[in-house]
Amino acid sequence: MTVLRIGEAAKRTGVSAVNIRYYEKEGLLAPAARHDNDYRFYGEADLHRLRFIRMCRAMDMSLDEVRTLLALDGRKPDDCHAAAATIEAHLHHVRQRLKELRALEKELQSLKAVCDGQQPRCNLIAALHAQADASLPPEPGSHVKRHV
Amino acid sequence: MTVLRIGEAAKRTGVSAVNIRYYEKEGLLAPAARHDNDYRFYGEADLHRLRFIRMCRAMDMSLDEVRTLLALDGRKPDDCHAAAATIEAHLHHVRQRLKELRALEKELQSLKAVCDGQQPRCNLIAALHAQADASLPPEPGSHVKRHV
DNA sequence: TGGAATGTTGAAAGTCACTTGAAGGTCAAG
DNA sequence: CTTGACCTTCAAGTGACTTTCAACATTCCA
Repeated sequence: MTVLRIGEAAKRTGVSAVNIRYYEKEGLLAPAARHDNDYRFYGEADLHRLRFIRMCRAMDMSLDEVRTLLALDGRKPDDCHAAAATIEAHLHHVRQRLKELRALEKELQSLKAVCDGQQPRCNLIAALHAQADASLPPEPGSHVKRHV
Repeated sequence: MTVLRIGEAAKRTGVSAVNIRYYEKEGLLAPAARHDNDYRFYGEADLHRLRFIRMCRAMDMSLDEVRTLLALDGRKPDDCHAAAATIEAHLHHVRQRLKELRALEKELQSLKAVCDGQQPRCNLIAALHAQADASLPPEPGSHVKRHV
């Protein structure tokens, strides 16, 4: 059975050593076992948990969402429901963000099109300011809550 | 000429009053003019600048990028170049993020497909853990620097 | 064996772009 | 004269880290 110090665990999971300690402090990981010299050490189960967290984070979940998922047990129907709900909610969030970013890409593209950076008078800067003036007062229900 | 207190300026630009003060503190706005009662007041030029900032932020630019853009003068060729470079860099960033999110959406979709939340044994939770185990050690050059 | 390089420890501060809260001052309407 | 909406400053909180610090532990090479 593999037993690794924090640095090696970091390499194998892609979670930095400081970050691993941070997760421990935040309660996403149980306090690690220690050697005589006080160094933490990690086994396969810990690596699995770390990879799980990293995967969820790569999916842009908040640590709270990850905490929820980590606490679930596949054998309980309620937990199954909870997992499905979490994924569903998260998918919705990702799609929302995709929509915004696609609009953004278009805007930046058309902005880029007006100026190649070689002109004596810059259409881009002018266009930027014109766009600012054209922008509407905020629609009442439009503060986008992005945790990303 | 319009002269507005901070609350009204907030309404007209979509930047909250506290946020306006924050931008002033951060140097994105010059210190506002004041009435006798110490209340800040704002004219059209200020509103324009606020809308400009808001627009850039809606495009997901960092305050530093905004600062850069605000300092540019459309009549100077160097500034034109700088503006084009900023937009270009930002577009690149947005596209990178789009790519990640699209991959993410697929992953969540297939995850969702394995479980409707009604099963006695949850495939989803199992799938989540299986995926974590399957995930590769980090490719050397792969820490995504997302400021968003 | 000595000494440099590398790895680990904890705690604290910094990051970004805000948001929230506390504690008070100003002003118009009822 | 009080109520309530608005304004003021300053400090602290948010999330998910990263950076910096100072002090040990271990490993490698001559």
